Amino acid sequence: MVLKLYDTLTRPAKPQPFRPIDPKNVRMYVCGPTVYDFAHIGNARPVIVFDVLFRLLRHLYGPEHVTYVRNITDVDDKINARAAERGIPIRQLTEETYANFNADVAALGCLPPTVEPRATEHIVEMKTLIERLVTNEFAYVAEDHVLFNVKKMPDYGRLSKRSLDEMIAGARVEVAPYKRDSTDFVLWKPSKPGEPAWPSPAGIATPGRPGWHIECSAMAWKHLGETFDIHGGGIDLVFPHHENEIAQSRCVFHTPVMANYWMHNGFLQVEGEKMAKSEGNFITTRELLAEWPGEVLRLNMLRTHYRQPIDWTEAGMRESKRTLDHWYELTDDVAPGYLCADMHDAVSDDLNTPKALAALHELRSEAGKGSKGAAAGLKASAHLIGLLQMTTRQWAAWRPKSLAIDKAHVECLIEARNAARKAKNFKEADRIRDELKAMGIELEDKPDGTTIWKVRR
RNA sequence: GGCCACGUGGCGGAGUGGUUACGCAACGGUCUGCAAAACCGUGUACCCCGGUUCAAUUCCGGGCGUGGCCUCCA
Repeated sequence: MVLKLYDTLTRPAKPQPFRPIDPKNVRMYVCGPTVYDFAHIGNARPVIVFDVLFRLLRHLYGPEHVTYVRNITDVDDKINARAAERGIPIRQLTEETYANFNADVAALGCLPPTVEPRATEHIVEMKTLIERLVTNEFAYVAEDHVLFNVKKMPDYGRLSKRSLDEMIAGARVEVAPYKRDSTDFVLWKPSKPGEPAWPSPAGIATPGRPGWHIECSAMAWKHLGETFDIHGGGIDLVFPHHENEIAQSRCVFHTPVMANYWMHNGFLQVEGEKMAKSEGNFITTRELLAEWPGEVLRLNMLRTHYRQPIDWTEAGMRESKRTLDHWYELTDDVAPGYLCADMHDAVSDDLNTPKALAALHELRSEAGKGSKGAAAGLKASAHLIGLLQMTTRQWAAWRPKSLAIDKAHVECLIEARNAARKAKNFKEADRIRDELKAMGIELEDKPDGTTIWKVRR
């Protein structure tokens, strides 16, 4: 089956066949993190989803024929505020946060993007775009700001399906006095002393810094060109961020589109509630990674189609863990075999990972009945979406950080129990089993006489 | 207030104008000193109200519910 993708811009009834501009260089841009704090589990969703797409594109077009750009936003008012709050230099905050982000996404089994550009290293490109927008009268200077004049773009609002009239009517925010129209957005703004600042474009004397949207237009242009294939991100970015990116890029380059496929992942809730610091259910990826292997998070994310809303629950994590336990057990010492066609077709159908997982369950079932080919297929097929990347031994050895288990003590108890079993003192053997169970440890007596243990969740 | 999504069995979650999704849990069985794991087998569904149709969970309209955006939040 050919790859089909759903495009937010055209909103087709069904996902449409993907046709790259250049099959020798398939180009994808995904909005990356603003580096001011640990990534939460909602931030992890697009990272995982688009990693699956990246892997699939590499599979279809060849690893050297796919360029995946995921930016790092390291200039932003939230960053300034947080650095001030913590009393550390901005650069220290962004470097530290970036390092944490990198460690987290690696633990989630995500491949590094081809390019990870930083906003602060693309100020020149941003200024070039801004100058051109001013020259072409899509943007204007007012009180040391450069603003994009939305009225100059007739089809502004197409991505988010909003008309200018609606936006003006529904506006709830006080309009800055220097804006010509309430919907105009900032390309460049003046910096106060102490804020990050660069020499301003468009003849503005006061040093300033870029607005939020222009960085993505600049970095996409620099690394992917004027138009490219896929642009992705969370659904909350549709408006205003992506709408404004489109406006900037298309008006600068006079192109009918910025990207041919706009892909947006759905939102995430936690235990049926929206995730918010005020709700007290704000979960960072880092916290979860202390309690679960990264692949459990990854599988848990992929059990729901990327465009659907997802409810993140502890119960779901347990189920995902259990599934992987089983898969790992069946693929011990198995070399990857053939990619299952159902798997390939499901992932190719707008990343239908839940359906793909059903294909893996099918292989699991066959492998459980003793089929070596199915076990090899299970491994190869799981690899396509970045699962089963550890050895079974590594998987079995994984322990949550919070679990302070005295391994030697456990082994000692198991030995005592086996001695009791040998002496047919089953009462004592069961007492030890219960003792370990109370510690959260479950025993499994293997047919060959050995006993293994695992942590119950 | 405006715009946009989503609502499937106990739970998670695909899909479809008429035919078993799948997984977890549950229950029964095999195995086991007892368990666990594994394997075999079994059950329950499409938010509400209209409409279109021979036929709707699937299409259309309305309602209710949940969520997102309209405030530089994935």
